[in-house]
Amino acid sequence: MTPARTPTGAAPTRGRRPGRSTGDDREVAILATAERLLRERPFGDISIDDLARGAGISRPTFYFYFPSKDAVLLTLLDRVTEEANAAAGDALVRLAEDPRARWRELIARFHATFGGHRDVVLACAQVRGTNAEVRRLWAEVLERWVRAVEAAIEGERARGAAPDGLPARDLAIALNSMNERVWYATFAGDGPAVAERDVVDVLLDVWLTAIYRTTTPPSL
Amino acid sequence: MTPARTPTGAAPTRGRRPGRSTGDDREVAILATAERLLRERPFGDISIDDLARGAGISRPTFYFYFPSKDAVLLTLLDRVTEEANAAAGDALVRLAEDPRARWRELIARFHATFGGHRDVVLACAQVRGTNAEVRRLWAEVLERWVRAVEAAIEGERARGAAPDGLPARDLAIALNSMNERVWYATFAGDGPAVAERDVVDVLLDVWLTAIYRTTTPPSL
DNA sequence: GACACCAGTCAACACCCTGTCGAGTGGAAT
DNA sequence: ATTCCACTCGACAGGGTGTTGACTGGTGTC
Repeated sequence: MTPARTPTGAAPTRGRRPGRSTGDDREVAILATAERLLRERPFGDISIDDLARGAGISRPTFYFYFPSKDAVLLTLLDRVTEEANAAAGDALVRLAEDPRARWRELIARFHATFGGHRDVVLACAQVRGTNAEVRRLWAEVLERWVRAVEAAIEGERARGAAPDGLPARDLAIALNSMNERVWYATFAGDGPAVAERDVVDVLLDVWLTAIYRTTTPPSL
Repeated sequence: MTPARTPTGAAPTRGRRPGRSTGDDREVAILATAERLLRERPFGDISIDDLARGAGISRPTFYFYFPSKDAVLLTLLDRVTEEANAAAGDALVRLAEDPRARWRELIARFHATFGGHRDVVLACAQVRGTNAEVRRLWAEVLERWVRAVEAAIEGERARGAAPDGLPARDLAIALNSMNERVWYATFAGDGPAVAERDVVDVLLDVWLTAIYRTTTPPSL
Protein backbone atom coordinates (compact mmCIF):
# COMPACT_ATOMS: atom_id res chain seq x y z
CA MET A 1 0.00 0.00 0.00
CA THR A 2 0.99 3.62 -0.60
CA PRO A 3 4.11 2.99 -2.69
CA ALA A 4 5.30 6.57 -2.16
CA ARG A 5 6.59 6.94 -5.69
CA THR A 6 8.30 10.27 -5.39
CA PRO A 7 10.27 11.43 -2.40
CA THR A 8 9.90 14.86 -3.98
CA GLY A 9 7.60 16.99 -1.91
CA ALA A 10 7.08 17.37 1.80
CA ALA A 11 4.77 15.16 3.82
CA PRO A 12 2.71 12.95 1.49
CA THR A 13 -0.78 14.09 2.36
CA ARG A 14 -3.29 11.36 3.01
CA GLY A 15 -1.85 8.54 0.88
CA ARG A 16 -2.18 10.76 -2.16
CA ARG A 17 0.98 10.64 -4.23
CA PRO A 18 2.86 13.89 -4.03
CA GLY A 19 2.75 14.60 -7.78
CA ARG A 20 4.80 17.38 -9.25
CA SER A 21 2.93 19.62 -11.64
CA THR A 22 1.12 17.97 -14.53
CA GLY A 23 -0.62 15.62 -12.17
CA ASP A 24 -1.97 18.37 -9.95
CA ASP A 25 -4.66 19.29 -12.46
CA ARG A 26 -5.81 15.69 -12.62
CA GLU A 27 -5.88 15.36 -8.88
CA VAL A 28 -7.98 18.48 -8.60
CA ALA A 29 -10.20 17.20 -11.39
CA ILE A 30 -10.80 13.96 -9.50
CA LEU A 31 -11.74 15.82 -6.34
CA ALA A 32 -14.04 18.17 -8.25
CA THR A 33 -15.68 15.22 -9.99
CA ALA A 34 -16.23 13.53 -6.65
CA GLU A 35 -17.90 16.60 -5.19
CA ARG A 36 -20.07 17.00 -8.28
CA LEU A 37 -21.18 13.37 -8.37
CA LEU A 38 -21.81 13.39 -4.64
CA ARG A 39 -24.38 16.09 -5.27
CA GLU A 40 -26.40 13.75 -7.46
CA ARG A 41 -25.98 10.31 -5.94
CA PRO A 42 -24.72 8.53 -2.84
CA PHE A 43 -21.06 7.65 -2.47
CA GLY A 44 -21.68 3.94 -2.78
CA ASP A 45 -23.18 4.41 -6.22
CA ILE A 46 -20.09 6.15 -7.51
CA SER A 47 -17.46 3.84 -8.96
CA ILE A 48 -13.79 4.56 -9.42
CA ASP A 49 -14.46 4.46 -13.13
CA ASP A 50 -16.98 7.30 -12.75
CA LEU A 51 -14.40 9.36 -10.93
CA ALA A 52 -11.69 8.60 -13.49
CA ARG A 53 -13.85 9.28 -16.55
CA GLY A 54 -15.14 12.46 -14.94
CA ALA A 55 -11.55 13.62 -14.59
CA GLY A 56 -10.72 12.57 -18.14
CA ILE A 57 -8.43 9.67 -17.28
CA SER A 58 -8.63 5.90 -17.27
CA ARG A 59 -9.32 3.81 -14.22
CA PRO A 60 -5.76 2.53 -13.74
CA THR A 61 -4.53 6.11 -13.93
CA PHE A 62 -6.84 7.00 -11.09
CA TYR A 63 -4.73 4.76 -8.89
CA PHE A 64 -1.73 6.87 -9.65
CA TYR A 65 -3.37 9.74 -7.82
CA PHE A 66 -5.36 8.05 -5.08
CA PRO A 67 -5.00 4.61 -3.56
CA SER A 68 -8.75 4.13 -3.38
CA LYS A 69 -12.13 5.74 -3.71
CA ASP A 70 -12.24 6.29 0.02
CA ALA A 71 -9.00 8.26 -0.06
CA VAL A 72 -10.69 10.83 -2.28
CA LEU A 73 -13.43 11.27 0.26
CA LEU A 74 -10.86 11.49 3.02
CA THR A 75 -9.15 14.36 1.24
CA LEU A 76 -12.48 16.10 0.88
CA LEU A 77 -13.19 15.53 4.56
CA ASP A 78 -9.82 16.97 5.49
CA ARG A 79 -10.74 20.23 3.81
CA VAL A 80 -14.08 20.43 5.55
CA THR A 81 -12.69 19.76 8.99
CA GLU A 82 -9.95 22.32 8.46
CA GLU A 83 -12.56 24.84 7.44
CA ALA A 84 -14.63 23.97 10.49
CA ASN A 85 -11.66 24.35 12.78
CA ALA A 86 -10.89 27.72 11.26
CA ALA A 87 -14.53 28.81 11.51
CA ALA A 88 -14.79 27.71 15.13
CA GLY A 89 -11.64 29.67 15.78
CA ASP A 90 -11.80 31.86 18.81
CA ALA A 91 -15.51 31.53 19.55
CA LEU A 92 -14.71 30.04 22.93
CA VAL A 93 -12.30 32.70 24.12
CA ARG A 94 -13.82 35.41 26.27
CA LEU A 95 -16.80 33.16 26.79
CA ALA A 96 -17.52 35.04 30.00
CA GLU A 97 -18.39 38.30 28.25
CA ASP A 98 -21.56 36.84 26.78
CA PRO A 99 -21.78 33.09 27.20
CA ARG A 100 -25.00 32.58 25.32
CA ALA A 101 -23.84 34.59 22.32
CA ARG A 102 -20.47 32.84 22.25
CA TRP A 103 -21.86 29.34 22.42
CA ARG A 104 -24.38 30.23 19.77
CA GLU A 105 -21.64 31.58 17.57
CA LEU A 106 -19.71 28.33 17.91
CA ILE A 107 -22.67 26.16 17.02
CA ALA A 108 -23.82 28.44 14.21
CA ARG A 109 -20.39 28.46 12.61
CA PHE A 110 -20.15 24.70 12.63
CA HIS A 111 -23.63 24.53 11.25
CA ALA A 112 -22.73 26.87 8.41
CA THR A 113 -19.58 24.95 7.56
CA PHE A 114 -21.19 21.53 7.56
CA GLY A 115 -24.27 22.81 5.78
CA GLY A 116 -22.06 24.22 3.07
CA HIS A 117 -20.55 20.81 2.45
CA ARG A 118 -23.44 18.60 3.35
CA ASP A 119 -22.82 16.13 0.54
CA VAL A 120 -19.30 15.46 1.73
CA VAL A 121 -20.37 15.27 5.37
CA LEU A 122 -23.21 12.89 4.58
CA ALA A 123 -20.97 10.69 2.47
CA CYS A 124 -18.41 10.51 5.27
CA ALA A 125 -21.04 9.57 7.79
CA GLN A 126 -22.07 6.74 5.52
CA VAL A 127 -18.58 5.52 4.86
CA ARG A 128 -17.47 5.80 8.45
CA GLY A 129 -19.14 2.49 9.11
CA THR A 130 -17.00 0.63 6.62
CA ASN A 131 -13.79 2.61 6.46
CA ALA A 132 -11.38 2.60 9.36
CA GLU A 133 -9.40 5.52 8.00
CA VAL A 134 -12.42 7.83 7.90
CA ARG A 135 -13.37 6.63 11.35
CA ARG A 136 -9.92 7.46 12.65
CA LEU A 137 -9.84 10.92 11.14
CA TRP A 138 -13.30 11.73 12.38
CA ALA A 139 -12.41 10.48 15.85
CA GLU A 140 -9.37 12.75 15.88
CA VAL A 141 -11.36 15.78 14.84
CA LEU A 142 -14.08 15.07 17.36
CA GLU A 143 -11.53 14.57 20.10
CA ARG A 144 -10.16 18.02 19.43
CA TRP A 145 -13.56 19.64 19.70
CA VAL A 146 -14.44 17.64 22.77
CA ARG A 147 -11.30 18.86 24.48
CA ALA A 148 -12.00 22.46 23.61
CA VAL A 149 -15.55 22.23 24.95
CA GLU A 150 -14.39 20.36 28.03
CA ALA A 151 -11.92 23.15 28.82
CA ALA A 152 -14.58 25.80 28.25
CA ILE A 153 -16.99 24.06 30.61
CA GLU A 154 -14.34 23.81 33.26
CA GLY A 155 -13.59 27.49 32.80
CA GLU A 156 -17.23 28.39 33.29
CA ARG A 157 -17.39 26.25 36.41
CA ALA A 158 -14.24 27.85 37.75
CA ARG A 159 -15.66 31.33 37.46
CA GLY A 160 -18.86 30.19 39.14
CA ALA A 161 -21.11 30.63 36.13
CA ALA A 162 -21.79 26.93 35.68
CA PRO A 163 -22.60 24.50 38.49
CA ASP A 164 -20.63 21.34 39.07
CA GLY A 165 -22.14 18.12 37.82
CA LEU A 166 -21.07 15.57 35.26
CA PRO A 167 -17.40 15.23 34.45
CA ALA A 168 -16.81 17.98 31.92
CA ARG A 169 -15.41 15.54 29.42
CA ASP A 170 -18.46 13.29 29.49
CA LEU A 171 -20.72 16.27 29.07
CA ALA A 172 -18.62 17.55 26.18
CA ILE A 173 -18.81 14.16 24.48
CA ALA A 174 -22.56 13.94 24.88
CA LEU A 175 -23.19 17.43 23.53
CA ASN A 176 -20.85 17.07 20.58
CA SER A 177 -22.39 13.71 19.78
CA MET A 178 -25.84 15.21 19.86
CA ASN A 179 -24.85 17.92 17.43
CA GLU A 180 -23.34 15.44 15.03
CA ARG A 181 -26.38 13.21 14.94
CA VAL A 182 -28.90 16.04 14.82
CA TRP A 183 -27.10 17.74 11.96
CA TYR A 184 -26.88 14.49 10.12
CA ALA A 185 -30.64 13.97 10.36
CA THR A 186 -31.35 17.55 9.39
CA PHE A 187 -29.10 17.44 6.34
CA ALA A 188 -30.06 13.94 5.27
CA GLY A 189 -33.74 14.72 5.73
CA ASP A 190 -34.70 11.13 6.50
CA GLY A 191 -36.29 10.24 9.78
CA PRO A 192 -37.26 12.61 12.57
CA ALA A 193 -35.27 15.80 12.15
CA VAL A 194 -35.20 19.36 13.39
CA ALA A 195 -35.96 21.93 10.70
CA GLU A 196 -32.79 23.48 9.34
CA ARG A 197 -33.99 26.95 10.30
CA ASP A 198 -34.34 25.96 13.96
CA VAL A 199 -31.53 23.54 14.49
CA VAL A 200 -28.94 25.96 15.85
CA ASP A 201 -31.30 27.29 18.51
CA VAL A 202 -32.48 23.86 19.50
CA LEU A 203 -28.95 22.62 19.98
CA LEU A 204 -27.97 25.81 21.79
CA ASP A 205 -30.78 25.41 24.30
CA VAL A 206 -29.74 21.90 25.20
CA TRP A 207 -26.11 22.96 25.51
CA LEU A 208 -26.96 25.87 27.79
CA THR A 209 -29.27 23.93 30.05
CA ALA A 210 -26.85 21.04 30.31
CA ILE A 211 -23.93 23.32 31.14
CA TYR A 212 -25.59 26.13 33.13
CA ARG A 213 -29.05 24.80 34.09
CA THR A 214 -30.45 27.90 32.44
CA THR A 215 -30.73 29.28 28.93
CA THR A 216 -29.54 32.69 30.10
CA PRO A 217 -26.15 32.16 31.70
CA PRO A 218 -24.58 35.09 33.54
CA SER A 219 -21.93 37.32 31.98
CA LEU A 220 -18.98 38.63 33.92
CA MET B 1 -37.54 -8.25 -6.59
CA THR B 2 -39.38 -10.23 -3.96
CA PRO B 3 -41.01 -12.78 -6.27
CA ALA B 4 -43.42 -13.87 -3.53
CA ARG B 5 -43.12 -17.55 -4.35
CA THR B 6 -45.78 -18.87 -2.05
CA PRO B 7 -49.03 -17.12 -1.32
CA THR B 8 -49.23 -19.49 1.63
CA GLY B 9 -48.89 -17.58 4.87
CA ALA B 10 -50.10 -14.21 6.02
CA ALA B 11 -48.16 -11.00 5.49
CA PRO B 12 -44.73 -11.78 4.01
CA THR B 13 -42.53 -10.35 6.69
CA ARG B 14 -39.69 -8.16 5.49
CA GLY B 15 -39.21 -9.67 2.02
CA ARG B 16 -38.47 -12.99 3.63
CA ARG B 17 -40.34 -15.78 1.86
CA PRO B 18 -43.01 -17.26 4.04
CA GLY B 19 -41.59 -20.78 4.03
CA ARG B 20 -43.59 -23.67 5.40
CA SER B 21 -41.72 -25.93 7.74
CA THR B 22 -38.49 -27.45 6.46
CA GLY B 23 -37.28 -24.06 5.42
CA ASP B 24 -37.85 -22.53 8.83
CA ASP B 25 -34.82 -24.30 10.24
CA ARG B 26 -32.65 -22.95 7.47
CA GLU B 27 -33.98 -19.46 7.91
CA VAL B 28 -33.23 -19.62 11.60
CA ALA B 29 -29.81 -21.04 10.80
CA ILE B 30 -29.06 -18.11 8.51
CA LEU B 31 -30.07 -15.61 11.17
CA ALA B 32 -28.03 -17.42 13.81
CA THR B 33 -25.04 -17.54 11.50
CA ALA B 34 -25.36 -13.82 10.87
CA GLU B 35 -25.39 -13.04 14.57
CA ARG B 36 -22.44 -15.30 15.18
CA LEU B 37 -20.34 -13.88 12.35
CA LEU B 38 -21.26 -10.34 13.36
CA ARG B 39 -19.61 -11.05 16.66
CA GLU B 40 -16.28 -11.67 14.97
CA ARG B 41 -16.21 -9.28 12.02
CA PRO B 42 -18.01 -6.29 10.52
CA PHE B 43 -21.05 -6.73 8.35
CA GLY B 44 -19.26 -5.61 5.22
CA ASP B 45 -16.75 -8.42 5.58
CA ILE B 46 -19.45 -11.06 5.66
CA SER B 47 -20.45 -12.36 2.24
CA ILE B 48 -23.67 -14.09 1.31
CA ASP B 49 -21.59 -17.18 0.77
CA ASP B 50 -20.42 -17.04 4.39
CA LEU B 51 -24.00 -16.83 5.56
CA ALA B 52 -25.09 -19.66 3.29
CA ARG B 53 -22.20 -22.00 4.19
CA GLY B 54 -22.71 -21.22 7.85
CA ALA B 55 -26.29 -22.35 7.52
CA GLY B 56 -25.28 -25.44 5.57
CA ILE B 57 -26.70 -24.38 2.21
CA SER B 58 -25.38 -23.05 -1.08
CA ARG B 59 -25.37 -19.43 -2.08
CA PRO B 60 -28.27 -19.65 -4.53
CA THR B 61 -30.34 -21.36 -1.89
CA PHE B 62 -29.75 -18.41 0.39
CA TYR B 63 -31.78 -16.34 -2.04
CA PHE B 64 -34.71 -18.63 -1.49
CA TYR B 65 -34.89 -17.40 2.09
CA PHE B 66 -33.74 -13.81 1.89
CA PRO B 67 -33.63 -11.41 -1.04
CA SER B 68 -30.28 -9.99 0.08
CA LYS B 69 -27.73 -9.82 2.82
CA ASP B 70 -29.28 -6.61 4.10
CA ALA B 71 -32.64 -8.30 4.52
CA VAL B 72 -31.07 -10.63 7.08
CA LEU B 73 -29.82 -7.69 9.07
CA LEU B 74 -33.21 -6.05 8.79
CA THR B 75 -34.85 -9.09 10.32
CA LEU B 76 -32.33 -9.02 13.14
CA LEU B 77 -33.00 -5.31 13.65
CA ASP B 78 -36.72 -5.95 13.78
CA ARG B 79 -36.20 -8.25 16.72
CA VAL B 80 -34.04 -5.77 18.59
CA THR B 81 -36.42 -2.87 18.13
CA GLU B 82 -39.34 -5.01 19.23
CA GLU B 83 -37.41 -6.00 22.32
CA ALA B 84 -36.54 -2.37 22.97
CA ASN B 85 -40.15 -1.32 22.61
CA ALA B 86 -41.21 -4.02 25.02
CA ALA B 87 -38.48 -3.10 27.47
CA ALA B 88 -39.34 0.60 27.34
CA GLY B 89 -42.92 -0.38 27.96
CA ASP B 90 -44.61 1.66 30.61
CA ALA B 91 -41.58 3.51 31.92
CA LEU B 92 -43.16 6.81 30.96
CA VAL B 93 -46.52 6.28 32.62
CA ARG B 94 -46.84 7.76 36.07
CA LEU B 95 -43.79 9.85 35.33
CA ALA B 96 -44.97 12.32 37.96
CA GLU B 97 -44.48 9.92 40.87
CA ASP B 98 -40.72 10.03 40.52
CA PRO B 99 -39.58 11.71 37.33
CA ARG B 100 -35.90 11.14 37.76
CA ALA B 101 -36.31 7.44 38.51
CA ARG B 102 -38.70 6.98 35.58
CA TRP B 103 -36.53 8.69 33.03
CA ARG B 104 -33.57 6.76 34.29
CA GLU B 105 -35.48 3.53 33.98
CA LEU B 106 -36.32 4.35 30.37
CA ILE B 107 -32.76 5.14 29.41
CA ALA B 108 -31.34 2.22 31.35
CA ARG B 109 -33.69 -0.25 29.69
CA PHE B 110 -32.80 0.95 26.23
CA HIS B 111 -29.18 0.79 27.18
CA ALA B 112 -29.55 -2.78 28.34
CA THR B 113 -31.38 -3.86 25.21
CA PHE B 114 -28.97 -2.25 22.78
CA GLY B 115 -25.97 -3.36 24.79
CA GLY B 116 -27.25 -6.91 24.65
CA HIS B 117 -27.32 -6.80 20.87
CA ARG B 118 -24.50 -4.39 20.20
CA ASP B 119 -23.21 -6.28 17.21
CA VAL B 120 -26.53 -6.02 15.45
CA VAL B 121 -26.98 -2.39 16.41
CA LEU B 122 -23.49 -1.49 15.24
CA ALA B 123 -23.96 -3.32 11.97
CA CYS B 124 -27.24 -1.50 11.35
CA ALA B 125 -25.67 1.85 12.06
CA GLN B 126 -23.04 1.04 9.48
CA VAL B 127 -25.46 -0.17 6.86
CA ARG B 128 -27.92 2.65 7.39
CA GLY B 129 -25.75 4.82 5.20
CA THR B 130 -26.07 2.56 2.20
CA ASN B 131 -29.40 0.83 2.67
CA ALA B 132 -32.64 2.73 2.31
CA GLU B 133 -34.69 -0.04 3.87
CA VAL B 134 -32.68 0.01 7.10
CA ARG B 135 -32.88 3.77 7.10
CA ARG B 136 -36.64 3.65 6.74
CA LEU B 137 -37.13 1.12 9.51
CA TRP B 138 -34.85 3.00 11.87
CA ALA B 139 -36.63 6.26 11.08
CA GLU B 140 -39.95 4.63 11.92
CA VAL B 141 -38.70 3.29 15.21
CA LEU B 142 -37.12 6.58 16.15
CA GLU B 143 -40.27 8.47 15.26
CA ARG B 144 -42.19 6.32 17.68
CA TRP B 145 -39.82 7.03 20.53
CA VAL B 146 -39.68 10.70 19.69
CA ARG B 147 -43.45 10.92 19.89
CA ALA B 148 -43.55 9.13 23.23
CA VAL B 149 -40.93 11.45 24.70
CA GLU B 150 -42.60 14.50 23.19
CA ALA B 151 -45.88 13.56 24.86
CA ALA B 152 -44.12 12.95 28.17
CA ILE B 153 -42.43 16.34 28.04
CA GLU B 154 -45.72 18.04 27.33
CA GLY B 155 -47.26 16.17 30.23
CA GLU B 156 -44.56 17.38 32.56
CA ARG B 157 -45.02 20.95 31.35
CA ALA B 158 -48.77 20.71 31.80
CA ARG B 159 -48.41 19.69 35.41
CA GLY B 160 -45.97 22.51 36.01
CA ALA B 161 -42.95 20.32 36.67
CA ALA B 162 -41.10 21.35 33.54
CA PRO B 163 -40.77 24.91 32.24
CA ASP B 164 -41.79 25.89 28.74
CA GLY B 165 -39.05 26.27 26.21
CA LEU B 166 -38.21 24.53 22.98
CA PRO B 167 -40.99 22.84 21.05
CA ALA B 168 -41.32 19.47 22.78
CA ARG B 169 -40.84 17.62 19.53
CA ASP B 170 -37.55 19.34 18.72
CA LEU B 171 -36.30 18.65 22.21
CA ALA B 172 -37.35 15.01 21.94
CA ILE B 173 -35.54 14.67 18.63
CA ALA B 174 -32.36 16.22 20.00
CA LEU B 175 -32.32 14.02 23.09
CA ASN B 176 -33.07 10.80 21.26
CA SER B 177 -30.43 11.65 18.68
CA MET B 178 -27.90 12.24 21.40
CA ASN B 179 -28.61 8.89 22.96
CA GLU B 180 -28.24 7.11 19.66
CA ARG B 181 -24.90 8.65 18.84
CA VAL B 182 -23.50 8.35 22.33
CA TRP B 183 -24.45 4.70 22.58
CA TYR B 184 -22.95 4.05 19.20
CA ALA B 185 -19.63 5.54 20.26
CA THR B 186 -19.68 3.70 23.56
CA PHE B 187 -20.40 0.33 21.97
CA ALA B 188 -18.12 0.83 19.01
CA GLY B 189 -15.32 2.02 21.22
CA ASP B 190 -13.73 4.21 18.56
CA GLY B 191 -13.38 7.91 19.05
CA PRO B 192 -14.33 9.91 22.12
CA ALA B 193 -16.83 7.89 24.10
CA VAL B 194 -18.41 7.81 27.51
CA ALA B 195 -17.46 4.76 29.58
CA GLU B 196 -20.15 2.12 29.43
CA ARG B 197 -20.49 2.18 33.21
CA ASP B 198 -21.34 5.89 33.21
CA VAL B 199 -23.27 6.34 30.03
CA VAL B 200 -26.77 6.00 31.47
CA ASP B 201 -26.16 8.64 34.12
CA VAL B 202 -24.51 11.02 31.71
CA LEU B 203 -27.42 10.82 29.30
CA LEU B 204 -29.91 11.08 32.14
CA ASP B 205 -28.35 14.29 33.40
CA VAL B 206 -28.56 15.95 30.01
CA TRP B 207 -32.16 14.82 29.60
CA LEU B 208 -33.19 16.15 33.00
CA THR B 209 -31.48 19.50 32.65
CA ALA B 210 -32.86 19.99 29.15
CA ILE B 211 -36.39 19.12 30.20
CA TYR B 212 -36.55 20.44 33.78
CA ARG B 213 -33.52 22.77 34.14
CA THR B 214 -32.56 20.67 37.14
CA THR B 215 -31.34 17.16 37.79
CA THR B 216 -33.83 16.72 40.60
CA PRO B 217 -37.27 17.33 39.12
CA PRO B 218 -40.24 17.54 41.51
CA SER B 219 -42.60 14.63 42.13
CA LEU B 220 -46.33 15.07 42.52
C1' DG C 1 -49.22 -47.63 -7.47
C1' DA C 2 -48.67 -44.15 -10.96
C1' DC C 3 -48.95 -39.30 -11.29
C1' DA C 4 -48.69 -34.39 -10.56
C1' DC C 5 -47.19 -30.87 -7.90
C1' DC C 6 -44.20 -27.96 -5.51
C1' DA C 7 -40.93 -26.45 -1.73
C1' DG C 8 -36.41 -26.70 -1.71
C1' DT C 9 -31.65 -27.18 -3.81
C1' DC C 10 -27.55 -25.99 -6.44
C1' DA C 11 -24.05 -25.84 -10.68
C1' DA C 12 -23.20 -22.68 -13.92
C1' DC C 13 -23.52 -18.29 -15.90
C1' DA C 14 -23.49 -13.15 -16.69
C1' DC C 15 -22.17 -9.06 -14.73
C1' DC C 16 -19.86 -5.46 -12.23
C1' DC C 17 -16.34 -3.62 -9.55
C1' DT C 18 -11.71 -3.48 -7.59
C1' DG C 19 -6.82 -3.59 -7.78
C1' DT C 20 -2.43 -4.84 -10.27
C1' DC C 21 0.98 -5.64 -13.92
C1' DG C 22 3.63 -4.53 -17.61
C1' DA C 23 4.36 -2.15 -21.60
C1' DG C 24 4.37 2.04 -23.40
C1' DT C 25 5.07 7.68 -24.27
C1' DG C 26 6.81 12.22 -24.17
C1' DG C 27 9.31 15.95 -22.10
C1' DA C 28 13.17 17.51 -19.14
C1' DA C 29 17.83 16.82 -17.60
C1' DT C 30 22.60 15.24 -18.62
C1' DA D 1 21.63 11.43 -28.35
C1' DT D 2 20.51 9.31 -24.41
C1' DT D 3 18.68 8.50 -20.01
C1' DC D 4 15.29 9.00 -16.82
C1' DC D 5 10.93 9.26 -14.83
C1' DA D 6 6.26 11.09 -14.19
C1' DC D 7 2.47 9.61 -16.18
C1' DT D 8 -0.81 6.62 -18.94
C1' DC D 9 -3.70 2.69 -20.03
C1' DG D 10 -4.98 -2.20 -22.12
C1' DA D 11 -5.52 -6.40 -20.26
C1' DC D 12 -5.88 -9.52 -16.65
C1' DA D 13 -7.08 -11.82 -12.12
C1' DG D 14 -10.08 -12.14 -8.42
C1' DG D 15 -14.13 -11.81 -5.78
C1' DG D 16 -18.80 -10.51 -4.93
C1' DT D 17 -23.79 -10.37 -6.45
C1' DG D 18 -27.97 -11.97 -8.46
C1' DT D 19 -30.38 -15.18 -11.92
C1' DT D 20 -31.47 -19.26 -14.63
C1' DG D 21 -32.77 -23.69 -15.36
C1' DA D 22 -32.55 -28.28 -14.23
C1' DC D 23 -33.01 -31.62 -10.55
C1' DT D 24 -34.89 -34.05 -6.11
C1' DG D 25 -37.75 -35.91 -2.84
C1' DG D 26 -41.90 -35.71 -0.11
C1' DT D 27 -46.97 -35.21 -0.18
C1' DG D 28 -51.51 -35.51 -1.75
C1' DT D 29 -54.66 -37.45 -5.39
C1' DC D 30 -57.18 -40.58 -8.26
